[in-house]
Amino acid sequence: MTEQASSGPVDYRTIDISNVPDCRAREVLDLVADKWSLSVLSTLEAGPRRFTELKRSITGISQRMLTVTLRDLQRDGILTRTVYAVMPPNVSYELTAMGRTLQEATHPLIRWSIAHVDAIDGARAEFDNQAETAR
Amino acid sequence: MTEQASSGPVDYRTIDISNVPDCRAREVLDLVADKWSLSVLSTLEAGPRRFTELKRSITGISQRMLTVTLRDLQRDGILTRTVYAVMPPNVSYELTAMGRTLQEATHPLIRWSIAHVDAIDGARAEFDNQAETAR
DNA sequence: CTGGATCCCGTAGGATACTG
DNA sequence: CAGTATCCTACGGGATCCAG
Repeated sequence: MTEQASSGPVDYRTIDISNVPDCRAREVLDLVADKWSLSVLSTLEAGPRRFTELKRSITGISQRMLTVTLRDLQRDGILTRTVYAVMPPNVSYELTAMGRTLQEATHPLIRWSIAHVDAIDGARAEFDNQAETAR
Repeated sequence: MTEQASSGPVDYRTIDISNVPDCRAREVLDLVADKWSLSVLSTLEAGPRRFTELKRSITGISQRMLTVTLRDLQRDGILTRTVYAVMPPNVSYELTAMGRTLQEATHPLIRWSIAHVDAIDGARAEFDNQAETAR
């Protein structure tokens, strides 16, 4: 890591977000806004995993998307990629310190999601129902 | 609102997320994973806003995408849409109770984003740099 | 086992013009 | 003012085959 990669621990609880409607926030939220990043983060929460383990853990992900997602997260400093020069190849992925803080920051949203799945299903059904009767 | 839209307050801090790698979590995360929802939520945090106010507040959003985003959030029960039958038309958007809880659940992620923008920029620069020198 | 290279498709989303 | 209606493009992402 070079100089600016991390200028010491940041107490981000003190940062004022009242005047940050979108710009930077969205930009970085895209980190986890794609289809698979959250699943990868969630799977790596328990510790390092190798490629095939991730592939098996994350239902429905294609090899290509796992590769792409892992490379993006590595590029952003969220996880590390360690290659063991053995046969057959063994590559291990592990969250960085920053990756773990990101993982923790996603917890409230994930909890919210799980807690409100039914309410959202209901709201959607009601909305679609009213839209139909109005027709 | 009918019965199941909200089955009472849920203490989602008590929900176990250890074994929820992706499925439902991602599904609901898509609520805010699109390009503009977070900006709308953030803008409505301060109180009700009308269409044009939102349009002006959110830099770069098109009329179409504002309309689409608002309708989706309304459908999911995140905000309400109130039409005042006057000339010229006046339509007001406001977060629901559930919308406010969602808004709060996004705070940690937004704070994280703002706090780590520089670190991520650095990590990307370093990654791209090494990829180039390796070439 | 861990990917890279291609091909292909659906859809998010921008630009523009029109309407009650 | 608050949208709808089209058109069009870029890109996310799946399937498949190949390679070290």
